[in-house]
Amino acid sequence: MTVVALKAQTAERVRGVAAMLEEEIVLGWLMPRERLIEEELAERLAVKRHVVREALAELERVGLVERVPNRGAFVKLLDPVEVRQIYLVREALETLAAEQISLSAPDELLLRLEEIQGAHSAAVASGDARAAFRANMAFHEALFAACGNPHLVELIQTMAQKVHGARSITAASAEHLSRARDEHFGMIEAIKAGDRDQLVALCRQHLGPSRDAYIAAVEPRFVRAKSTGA
Amino acid sequence: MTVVALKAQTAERVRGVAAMLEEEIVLGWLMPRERLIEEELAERLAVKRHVVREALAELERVGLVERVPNRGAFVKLLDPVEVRQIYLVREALETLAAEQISLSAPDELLLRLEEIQGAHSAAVASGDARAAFRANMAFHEALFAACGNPHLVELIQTMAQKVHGARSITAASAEHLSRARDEHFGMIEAIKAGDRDQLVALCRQHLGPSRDAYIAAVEPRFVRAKSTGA
DNA sequence: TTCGGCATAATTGTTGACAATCCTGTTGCC
DNA sequence: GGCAACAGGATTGTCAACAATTATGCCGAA
Repeated sequence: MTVVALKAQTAERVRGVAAMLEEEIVLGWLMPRERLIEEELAERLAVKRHVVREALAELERVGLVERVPNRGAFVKLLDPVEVRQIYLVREALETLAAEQISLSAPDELLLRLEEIQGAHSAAVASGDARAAFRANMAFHEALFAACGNPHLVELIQTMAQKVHGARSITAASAEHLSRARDEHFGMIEAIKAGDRDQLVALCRQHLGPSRDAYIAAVEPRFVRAKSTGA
Repeated sequence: MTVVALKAQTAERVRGVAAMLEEEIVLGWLMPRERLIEEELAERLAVKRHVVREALAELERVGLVERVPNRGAFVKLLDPVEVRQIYLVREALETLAAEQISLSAPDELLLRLEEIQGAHSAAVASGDARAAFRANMAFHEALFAACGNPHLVELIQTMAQKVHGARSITAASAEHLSRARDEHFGMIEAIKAGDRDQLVALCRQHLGPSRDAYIAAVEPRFVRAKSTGA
């Protein structure tokens, strides 16, 4: 318990910067098409340009930003077609995981989920979008980690990250947040009751709303853009 | 069609170096636990250290290499438990993809698959492990790309990469290579016949042998290592 | 006005030198 | 002989200057 966690090395700082930028994208602070200038970010986040550079590369791999050589990085605007494809895969992966969550000895899991959900509910009640986002991530990570296959969990997180750019629409919406809260409680109940079908069904339904909200918000623009020809 | 493809930028060179190292690992040139020294690789591959550095970071993300801060990178020795978990996920993903491959208008696909498989068969016949490996990758990429969901394809490739370190055992084995060749032809036939169940079954079976070979080869060592306590 | 070319500024890409860290073999002390 | 402290070398991590590229604004000519 020493307080000497100082001197983080580059790799960790890169993750930190990437996470920070990711949050700002999810919360709508950084909008699609917005330019991300290395030096500017470096100064704002109090790190060297080198670190920002790697963080941007990471976000590019994940699919949250786009980078063109010698021209820099932008927040990526997700194509609804892509979003649909990603959600299809997410559904398959999360269903697979939900089917493998052990329902026999879930005491520790339940405790942890309820604790996280407490934080989530509080964040929703107080309208703290950032805290809600973090608690939401933690909830899903804890839930799916219970499937026992870390590689599957990793894939689930990767795919979730990919559509984070599509979540600024729902991330601050009171309606969506409270719906998510209710569904989380439903999942906890399903685990308590040992009702696997219910759990799987809830996980699947849980994905729909934010996907649909994004597509409804963005599809018209895309159709227009394509018919306009640019 | 200008021949001016020169001046690749860092990002591409990184991919190149990573691919090179990956091949050397798969083919058993680089063995597990072997140290990967940045400067040494930089000289051998005629790139700057910086490029090697990023390539190693990438291979670490993928799971082929392990890196500890200030100590460098090693070829990762895969734990059989992990290998089993990864193959479980691979089975799910590849089944999912195989179920979505369109069997209605497969002419172009069949042509491409047969062309690639020609190369694969030739490589197997001549015992060229590297060419066989490349053709094998190309075959699976072309096959699964036909599922129409690029994000699913990406995931499949990611998971395949993860166990590349476990393939040095089968990558040069004539027995395994010819078995793979026969199974590839089987898949082509299944697509021709429009027999989806057969195609899915073949994809699933196709995964087993190399997994089992690795586990059989390595598990004893791991059991011993663990019971020995180190 | 509008267009093409040119100078300038803004930004990214690359490099090599330097600093920090860790392993190894050795010395000196108990 | 065994062990701790200590140099020396090998390797990785950090940085800031420099080079290369692209965008922008300006000017003059048709």
